[in-house]
Amino acid sequence: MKIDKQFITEEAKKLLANDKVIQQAYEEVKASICSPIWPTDSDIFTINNTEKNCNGVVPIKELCYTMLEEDYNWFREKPLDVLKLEKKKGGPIDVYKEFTEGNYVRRVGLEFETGNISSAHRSMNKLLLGLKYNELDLSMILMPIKDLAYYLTDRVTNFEELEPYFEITEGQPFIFIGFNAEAYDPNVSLIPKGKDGMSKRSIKKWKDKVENK
Amino acid sequence: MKIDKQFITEEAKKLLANDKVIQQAYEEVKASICSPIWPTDSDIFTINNTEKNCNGVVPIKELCYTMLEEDYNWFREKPLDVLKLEKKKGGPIDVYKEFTEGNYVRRVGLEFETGNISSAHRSMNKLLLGLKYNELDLSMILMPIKDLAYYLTDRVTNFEELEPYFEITEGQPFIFIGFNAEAYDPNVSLIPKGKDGMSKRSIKKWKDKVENK
DNA sequence: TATGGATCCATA
DNA sequence: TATGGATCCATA
Repeated sequence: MKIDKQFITEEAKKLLANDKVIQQAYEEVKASICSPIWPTDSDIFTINNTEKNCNGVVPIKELCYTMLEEDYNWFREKPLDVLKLEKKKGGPIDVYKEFTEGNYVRRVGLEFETGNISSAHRSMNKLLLGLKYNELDLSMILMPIKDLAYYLTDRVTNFEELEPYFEITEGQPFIFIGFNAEAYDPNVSLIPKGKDGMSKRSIKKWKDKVENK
Repeated sequence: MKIDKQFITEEAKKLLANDKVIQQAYEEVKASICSPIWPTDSDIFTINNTEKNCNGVVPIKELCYTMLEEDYNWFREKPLDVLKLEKKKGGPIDVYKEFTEGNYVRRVGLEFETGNISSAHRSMNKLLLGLKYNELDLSMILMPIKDLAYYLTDRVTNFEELEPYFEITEGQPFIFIGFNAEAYDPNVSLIPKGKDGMSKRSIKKWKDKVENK
């Protein structure tokens, strides 16, 4: 996979310019989002472009999550205190990592969005809550660009469709990344939809990390 | 239908206290959201509570829209300039009315939310854009409360699930209204799902109003 | 093609 | 039961 579009808020730009720990987080995410390949024995990600909406989405994220968890020690499903403890309502953040250098801690929240475009609004709003309540220092959303989304499940999140709403995050450190396949080819296998695409790999959850302390 | 829960931001409270035109808008919306009945020959809204998620949602909104359009002259599908003209991307607001008293104009945007809960986040974000760009003076979202949503299509918007995110609208005039059925009864007819529930009534669109000028 | 929506799934 | 998601529909 490759990165094709990006939007970085002013606050995130300042962080990237001045904070080595945040730079590292950004590099880890960029390396991870570029890691998915298709088909599984290829070096690049090639999407079947036989017809509109012909591919499922679930397996796309797999290698990105694996690299974040296995190579870089990010955790999945991190609850926010504001939702879990204070409001007692609402689910966790998709991916999360605390970067520490001595006493210095930077906390980064990430959502890999391949759900319905409306779901990306919830992700954005949740990450905004995390920033507002000072539980996150940087938020990121990963999503396909429109060209790629055309061949995925109908109405999945795509960079261009969320773009008009990026400014809702104004004043906060936020990075939006749009990724694309390296190639389009009607002869590669289709990415399965529905149950067929569900992976069995167990994920590295924040909950388990905390409970094992 | 009846109103069961409400959240009104401080800015909206000030408007309601001081602005007769905004008061009128609020009264019109309250009357309209209370107008849906079920079954169609009843005086009240009774929901079939045979089992979880047994009813569809489409017909629920019908009478509310009708009253807003026919009795109170609201319009459907009002585009925002910021989306349509400036960003050239993104759809219209569900319901809209301009209240004028001489030179005084107040513009109210409304979303009747029975889509997936994630869709309510998009509605909220869109209304926020309208307020931020000074194209709206008040925004409102209507949605079922959790008790009612339990018997509607799985994962429809419900007041309680959006509630943790209400504060995203902080500093803006916003009203959230949660409605409930007057009665629950396993013997009333089920609200149909899917195509069966689609009404053929043509709606009063903002576009048509503007083009007929 | 673009966009809001409606519906049901998977998992904890 | 609660929650994020995946999928397909309807309409312009």
